[in-house]
Amino acid sequence: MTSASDKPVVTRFAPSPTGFLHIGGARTALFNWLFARHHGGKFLLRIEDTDRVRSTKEAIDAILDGMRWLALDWDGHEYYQSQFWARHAEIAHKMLDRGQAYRCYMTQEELAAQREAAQRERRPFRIESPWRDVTESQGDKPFVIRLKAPREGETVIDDRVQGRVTVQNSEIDDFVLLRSDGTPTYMLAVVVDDHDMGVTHVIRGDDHLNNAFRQLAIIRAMGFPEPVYAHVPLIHGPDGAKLSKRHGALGVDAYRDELGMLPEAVSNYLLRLGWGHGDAEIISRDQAVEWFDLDHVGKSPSRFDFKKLENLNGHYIREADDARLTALIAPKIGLSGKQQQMLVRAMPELKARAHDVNQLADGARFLFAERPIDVDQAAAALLTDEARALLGAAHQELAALANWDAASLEAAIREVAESQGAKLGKLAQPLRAALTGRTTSPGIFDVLALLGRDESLARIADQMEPKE
RNA sequence: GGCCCCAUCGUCUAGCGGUCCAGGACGUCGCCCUUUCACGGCGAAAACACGGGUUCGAGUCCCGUUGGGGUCACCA
Repeated sequence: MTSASDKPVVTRFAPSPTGFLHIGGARTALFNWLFARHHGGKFLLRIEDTDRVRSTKEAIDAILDGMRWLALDWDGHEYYQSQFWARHAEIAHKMLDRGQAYRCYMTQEELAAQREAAQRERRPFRIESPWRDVTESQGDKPFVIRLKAPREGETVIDDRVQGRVTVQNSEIDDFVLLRSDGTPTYMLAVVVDDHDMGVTHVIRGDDHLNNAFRQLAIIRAMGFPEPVYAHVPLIHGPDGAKLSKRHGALGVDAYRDELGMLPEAVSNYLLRLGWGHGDAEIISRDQAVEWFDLDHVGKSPSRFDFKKLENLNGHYIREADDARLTALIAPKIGLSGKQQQMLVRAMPELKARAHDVNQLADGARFLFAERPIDVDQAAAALLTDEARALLGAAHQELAALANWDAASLEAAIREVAESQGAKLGKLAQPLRAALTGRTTSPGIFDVLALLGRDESLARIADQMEPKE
């Protein structure tokens, strides 16, 4: 057998740098990474910058940045496909010499004419080059090198995810290996690079399944060892259509910067999208490495569910270290070092209420608001004359309080409420409005403790007189 | 349209012929906890697309129908 499955595992992620690292690519990278780590193999990164026009430095940086954020470390340096053009051309010419490829001198016009004819006669278009069996060079005329694809028989791929897939060889056309400018096409470059890099397992999007048959034709022509293929179903939007910009097909940087997601949440979500392990939902990276396999990757596309991601993110925020979360939101609301210390102390109360980092920042704002603080409409409605009277009583009691800690504060506030013949809520809600400017916040005693005596008393006093 | 693939609650999934009147999670709806909002706890509604086979027995195997997706470049 030429099967590569008994050799040390080598996987790769091969994005084309024409944009950010999108969420589907991130999952492909994750699966490759997980598979390699699970088997103690190598995970390589190759930038497919064959398309010089569309490839940009910014896109490359965005991809590397995204992978680092998701903690998908690759082994060795990253490879750049454009560096291997000479090698690609060498292989193309080798195939030419062996009669497995040919120089095709067809013009764009001739090609278009064939395509139109096929359309007119309502039959599938497949290139029919008159040069397929011509071996002599035609001098200076521009040409491309095409694969002389087999026309008889069939090709079978034992895909680790999709199962046994068979295609008639007559379906495979004489696609271009080397362009007229001497650069390789994707189809050639992938095969040569994967071979040269020793890739044993090709794990990628299902949209490449059809390509696998074309690539296999090159591999067999060259006598390269055949990699194990695993074509993972694509991620669809909530409406079932291919994930697009208006869905969640944002770059992972947007999940971090705009949506306020934690990398472990994104990673966990992506892992569970298309793969499962019994009832497990919350899966650590270590656990994932131990459990991950290709056998449990589903065969059908899955829809992106933002609600579930958000829920997972809330879970990981609650688990996250307070100092780390503080560092994450401090720049968003511009905090001094001292304020950050306060934020760290408030974090346990704050993080239980947030599903993303933006909500976390938003929930923290009241702590650092300048007096007199803004009171939103719903909170202002709470500050009735009756409520102000209660606030006055509370202010008096609190001003005389010896110890400013949550327990003492609770006892004091309860006492005030009782002496005024009011339920706790009657006092707590106006107090919340005065202290935070909102109707929802962390526990009121914690808020008092966090804000401190002076600030708390001042904020209460600010609301004791009616506003005009 | 040709070729290829797919099909369990709204969504992600468990299930690899009998232990499934189908389990978990998100979401939804109730209840509890409670000063608010969350968190947490408890509970409910909710699925094997349809039709044929195979088998003592099918969500699990086969075929078809329907539906969905992918792909058909000198792009990757």
